[in-house]
Amino acid sequence: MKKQQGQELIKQWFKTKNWVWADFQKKAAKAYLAGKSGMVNAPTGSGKTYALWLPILIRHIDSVAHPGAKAGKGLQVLWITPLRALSRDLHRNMELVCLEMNLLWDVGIRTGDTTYKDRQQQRTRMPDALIITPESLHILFSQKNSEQIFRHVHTVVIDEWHELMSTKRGTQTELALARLRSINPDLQTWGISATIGNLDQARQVLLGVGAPLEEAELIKAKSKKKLAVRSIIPSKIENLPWSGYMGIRLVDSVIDIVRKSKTTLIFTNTRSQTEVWYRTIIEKYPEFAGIMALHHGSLDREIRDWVEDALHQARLKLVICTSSLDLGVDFRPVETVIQVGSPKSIARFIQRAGRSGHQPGAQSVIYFCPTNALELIEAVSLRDGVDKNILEDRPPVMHAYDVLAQWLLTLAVGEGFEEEALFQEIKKTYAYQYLERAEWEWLLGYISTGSPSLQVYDEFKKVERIEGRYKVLSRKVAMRHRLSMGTIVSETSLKVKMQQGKYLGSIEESFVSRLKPGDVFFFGGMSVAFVRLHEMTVTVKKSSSNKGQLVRWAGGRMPLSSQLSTFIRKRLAEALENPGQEKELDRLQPLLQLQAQRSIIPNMDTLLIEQCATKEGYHIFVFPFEGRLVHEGMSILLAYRLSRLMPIGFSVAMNDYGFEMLSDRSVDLDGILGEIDLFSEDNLVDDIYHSVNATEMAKRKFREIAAIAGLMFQGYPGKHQKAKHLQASASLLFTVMSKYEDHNLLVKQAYQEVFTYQLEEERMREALGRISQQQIRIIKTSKPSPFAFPIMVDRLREQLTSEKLEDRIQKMLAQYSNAD
DNA sequence: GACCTGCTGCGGTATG
Repeated sequence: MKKQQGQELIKQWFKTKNWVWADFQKKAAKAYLAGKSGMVNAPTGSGKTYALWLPILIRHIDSVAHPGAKAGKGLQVLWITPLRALSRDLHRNMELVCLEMNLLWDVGIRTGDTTYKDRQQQRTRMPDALIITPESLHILFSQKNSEQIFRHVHTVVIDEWHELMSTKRGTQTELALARLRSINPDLQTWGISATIGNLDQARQVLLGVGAPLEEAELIKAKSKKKLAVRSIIPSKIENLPWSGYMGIRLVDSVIDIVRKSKTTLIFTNTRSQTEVWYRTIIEKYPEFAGIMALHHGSLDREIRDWVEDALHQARLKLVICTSSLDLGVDFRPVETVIQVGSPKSIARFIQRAGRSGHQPGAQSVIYFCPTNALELIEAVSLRDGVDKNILEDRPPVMHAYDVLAQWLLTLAVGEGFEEEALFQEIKKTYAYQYLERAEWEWLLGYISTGSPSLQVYDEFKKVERIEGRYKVLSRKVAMRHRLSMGTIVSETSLKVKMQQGKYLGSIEESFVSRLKPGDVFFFGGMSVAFVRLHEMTVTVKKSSSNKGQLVRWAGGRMPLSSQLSTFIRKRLAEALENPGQEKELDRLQPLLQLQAQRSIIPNMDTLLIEQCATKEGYHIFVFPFEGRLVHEGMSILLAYRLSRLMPIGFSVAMNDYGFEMLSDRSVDLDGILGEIDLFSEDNLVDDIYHSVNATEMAKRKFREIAAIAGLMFQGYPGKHQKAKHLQASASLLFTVMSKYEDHNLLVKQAYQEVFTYQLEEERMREALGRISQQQIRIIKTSKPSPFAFPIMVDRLREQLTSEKLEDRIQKMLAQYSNAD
């Protein structure tokens, strides 16, 4: 074969397919074949995978032409994907390509569901290219011959890099990349990413620090597709509740839209919400039975696969889903997408819109269905964000000591490592560029003798130092480590099974513990009755009752993004005077007028605080519009600062727009704010640190960290340890370590994670900075305003409290006896 | 004036 043969072959194949080589694909191919690294930035469905697979293939075909660089030299290309399903899809595709082109190219796959036989085969002979998840890649590094395996790898591609980057799975990927670069300094690294705000940073994280960014290509697919945002607006504002997040009131309008198109995807924010929508539609519109399905993360994989298949073959008219359908499996695009409730971020909204079908050139449409009155503002703000093409950042995870500890152990289980060389290698990753020598020493100690307070226990002595190399000799330690690799720590969940044996999915212990035999709940779109709980499995049978409980899962709580909240503040400020042509704002007028009448509508230069007294007590409502996490932090801060001025405790509640502090005594806020700056940024960290909640929050975070860092063995597969047991040991370890050690990095990390992720410290600082420039308006209201009302309702649901329960009961007793 | 809030994802028991 001659050089250039590859290009020719691919061109011919393209012709037979009647495909056109898109501009960005050409560019990517050129850069790749010139030996460069970089990133391809393209939306789903644009042929982004081919942009790299084809040039890799060309290189392969051409290289076979050179004697000495022949096939069978082992693994040369690694393709990392975040999803097993995605790996499967790609693998199938690539095998097909090779078949059609009559090519000898061995593409393999290695994920958790690869068969044991395949894995055995890979031990002795690796394929030319391997599609793999970050976790499985780490498992390969825990093999004794890992350097041998990766010796000839010249290309690594990371698919969906924007998804991985901002998680600990991304950190894992960074570490593996650094290792591969040490083995082969000429490694070419390519990322494939959807559009995010921080594309440059994404590229830097991918390449590691020290790699000059100019030398890495950024290849963008031109996609200036127009996206129209249409709101589903009720005929009367009374048809939308003031509070609530289910949105079911507008079901008739939604069904009108669904009827008009062949297939529709309804995205909701929670798993329970999909269940509610499914049930409501089936009851009101029974004709949808059989052509409608549900898809969320707690449904059994088999059911989800069925739904995805049916969607692919256009056998379903409607699928109600959570973000489980956000990425991954490429089904044929659906005709219509409806988002129910706030998508919380502009980027996510656009991503979901991208699932909708479109003729070339035509504009695609996404419908927004508000779930409460104020979300009409969000509809307009989303449109602003889409029009201005503002996208949120995905910040990479920094300083995750737990992930690093796990990695050290992985390498020690594998070939072992020499510490100075590895230290230098790790410093090249973006995540650990600021790692200090002392921290490094602590980590080495942690894996070899256990952290200082654990040194008496042998089970924490895992790694030994032999002739300068850190290695794991114990087979038990090695096996336990392989069993607990990865950074995803899930709540222990129970399987749900029909009496006949079919698995439906999973629910949480806390929900099941409230059930008695015969109790009915809704799951997977069915009404089922609880039969028994045995060995982590909940058995149920079909029920004909249409009354039953709604399953609740404890999940993540995404806050409104700061980009979106900026648009909301702007829109709100001018909503009364200048609603423009926006129908949403027009419809909202009565509510806005009521707000203005009872209180005010804050403009951009104003922070609104409302105070009112009800029979519940004295309420303070603050409206920074900064997302619920920042509000959580601010409420802790304010509660702490006020409690230093007077003996007072608060019940706090928050939503994405503001927060409430409820107490049994009135607070003279006017007077206090005249004297001290409650919203000051000074001592921010200290004040939060001193509040009761910080330790509790850190303790909860610590469970995850301890699991990743290998402090707690999660048990053998199938034989789960009780959740309570794990929680107990994590909290015990936390207490011991924080009490007896000054520099425990894992404890430090727990607090860092609380500040960074739970309280969004950086964003809170920005918000406090903004507030310091704003005029604070304190309005005394006679009744809770339309802004305040939803937060009160939320509190009744949750009952968070910063007081001790006993104190609370004492106070309530005192209150009632006074009333007598 | 009145609400059924909380996403997603991986891996694993067998020797070089």
